[in-house]
Amino acid sequence: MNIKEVAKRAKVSTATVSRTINDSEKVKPGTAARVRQAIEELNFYPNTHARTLVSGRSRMLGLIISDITNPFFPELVKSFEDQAVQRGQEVIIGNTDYNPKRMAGCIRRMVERKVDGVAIMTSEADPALITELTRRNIPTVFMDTGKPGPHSANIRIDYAQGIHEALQHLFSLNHRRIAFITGPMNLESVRIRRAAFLSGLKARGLSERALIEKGDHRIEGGAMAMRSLLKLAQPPTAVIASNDLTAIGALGAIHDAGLKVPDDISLIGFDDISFAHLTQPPLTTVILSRTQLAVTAFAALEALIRKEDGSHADYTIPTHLVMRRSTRAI
Amino acid sequence: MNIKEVAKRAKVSTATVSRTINDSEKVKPGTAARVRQAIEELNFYPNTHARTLVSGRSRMLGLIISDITNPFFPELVKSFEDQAVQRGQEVIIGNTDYNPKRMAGCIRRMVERKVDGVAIMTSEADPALITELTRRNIPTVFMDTGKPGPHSANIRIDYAQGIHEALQHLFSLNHRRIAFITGPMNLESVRIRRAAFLSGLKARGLSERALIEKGDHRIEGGAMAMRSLLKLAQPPTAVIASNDLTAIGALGAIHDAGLKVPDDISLIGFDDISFAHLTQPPLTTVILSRTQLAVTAFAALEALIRKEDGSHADYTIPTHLVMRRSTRAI
DNA sequence: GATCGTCCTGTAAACGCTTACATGTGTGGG
DNA sequence: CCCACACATGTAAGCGTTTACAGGACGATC
Repeated sequence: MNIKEVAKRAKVSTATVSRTINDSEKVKPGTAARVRQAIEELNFYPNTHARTLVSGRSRMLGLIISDITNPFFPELVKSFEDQAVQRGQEVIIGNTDYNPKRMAGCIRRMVERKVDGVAIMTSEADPALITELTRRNIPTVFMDTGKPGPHSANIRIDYAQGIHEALQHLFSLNHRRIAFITGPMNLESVRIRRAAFLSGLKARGLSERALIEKGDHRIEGGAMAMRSLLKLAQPPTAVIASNDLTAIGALGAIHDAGLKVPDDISLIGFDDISFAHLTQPPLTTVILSRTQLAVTAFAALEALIRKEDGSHADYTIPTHLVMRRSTRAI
Repeated sequence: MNIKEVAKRAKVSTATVSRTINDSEKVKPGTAARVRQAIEELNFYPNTHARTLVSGRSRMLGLIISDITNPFFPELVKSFEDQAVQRGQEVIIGNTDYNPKRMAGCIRRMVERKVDGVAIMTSEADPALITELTRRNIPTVFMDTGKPGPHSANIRIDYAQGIHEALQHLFSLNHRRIAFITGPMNLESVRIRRAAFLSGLKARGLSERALIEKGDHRIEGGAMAMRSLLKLAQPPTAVIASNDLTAIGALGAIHDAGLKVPDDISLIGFDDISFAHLTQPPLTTVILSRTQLAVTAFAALEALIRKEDGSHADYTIPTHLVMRRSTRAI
């Protein structure tokens, strides 16, 4: 089943069939109708690989994430795919599992499949691997880690805003002994959150009380950090976690210690993953809209692909506190 | 950058380069080494679209799911992709959003991209759409909904086993007034779970007490169903939910009513999504291994693709109760 | 009626690879 | 020394599209 058979059935040349498929305006309506009918009758779907081969455009996009199993990503993936499918693009996904070697594999796969562009939505990114893409002039969008260039754009997430709002909220609730549980410190994005926490504390004259514990952005790390915090002579009255998973771990540790959130300790997360409002109590957290991130990334990629040079290559996603029930005044 | 340039650099013909890439055994080791070096130096990646065009095999697999945002799916997707990538295959994902129209779109996309096979991992499937695949002899694997054929296999999930174990567990804990919250009744898989519940009750001589409430496999449905159950003159002492999301909704409703799990009501879920052990208390549920499902689906698909006719086309995934802390004796 | 332009349609050459078949080279047996 | 044969490599067709270019029909203009 190919374009030739359609041509034969519609009694036209393959060129006309192709033009009809591609909505070229230079086909007589009557002819186009005949072709469309033949397509219908034969149930013909054009072969995208042949199209790609000649046109050079694969209508596929790469989306690289850390781990689809991490609740941060499914929404992101979904929104990104929705955008793509709406515009007749396919997306192929790569999970790096936080592993540079796997990241290299992902990039290779994308290059082989001749994707029209790649969105790298992981917090960590190895510049050496990225060259593989830029060298081939493949449009690339980064999250936090990139430097804008002729074929790449960067999406900054304004972590500081969310952290400041969280701090302000706790402060207004009379908390003064506030702890922060970080994620892996090798991540730029984690350092930004930490720095925002410290600067917020300092702005309120609280810097000497900085309680910082290290987590790993996973549940277990949050629980461990919280246990350390609880062992302190003067435990914090409020805790901000670098992400929701960490906060969920902390929540468990607090419960296990026989304490209650928010009665004994106030707790704030970051990201607003879908389970954040299902915890007991529902978690006050900072919203980082994955939909907005996906839409922005997609738009940035499209702009890059169309080489809209006038377009800026730097975007920012805001973050905001959403109050639920894990914080309370003291 | 194409095979010709590599050929020129290695001073061989394109055929030899192709043979080297495909590990044909009939290339002299010395020549192959020269070719490989040229490939290395030029940083050449073969164009998969061209390969597909001539070989007919795209090395792409389709994976159709309901909604990546539903916590049932990410693990499934991940395991499936892992399998695929290990074997040099790409997977393209389709979200149906529980909508037959979108399912049609997914299938169309997969056909256009000439996938070598499709795994349809949704509970609902429209036979009319499926013909689109079978007509083209595209190997297809179903979950629950398919009938094995020359190009298709079916993976049955043994829901009944899990439900029976759950019931047995509650029974041994002296519960007698046990309710069941279903999902959407148009799903075969939901009807199976419900039937298993009823037959289990009957086997224990409890059939006249069957308390069945309808949910929607989402949190809100679980909460609503639970609220109805709590309004009963004689509320159940234990509840089995058709899936974990439903159980989580029920859990919230129970809490909101000022009652406690498991002290006042025992609760059992189904699926063991990753958040099931993060609820307060951790949810006793029925494990349905998504990894096992993905591995089986992939293996079934591969067998179909290779036309291993001797292979069976019917697989079963077991389900088992995992006890955590949402159940207790009365 | 010749000339020109405008539309529409057809012809055929790519795109980058695989592979059947042809060709060339070296080996051993007669 | 010649032939057969195995083995390595090259030649070229073909996969299903798109698209530059050519060609033909028709109407308008002079």
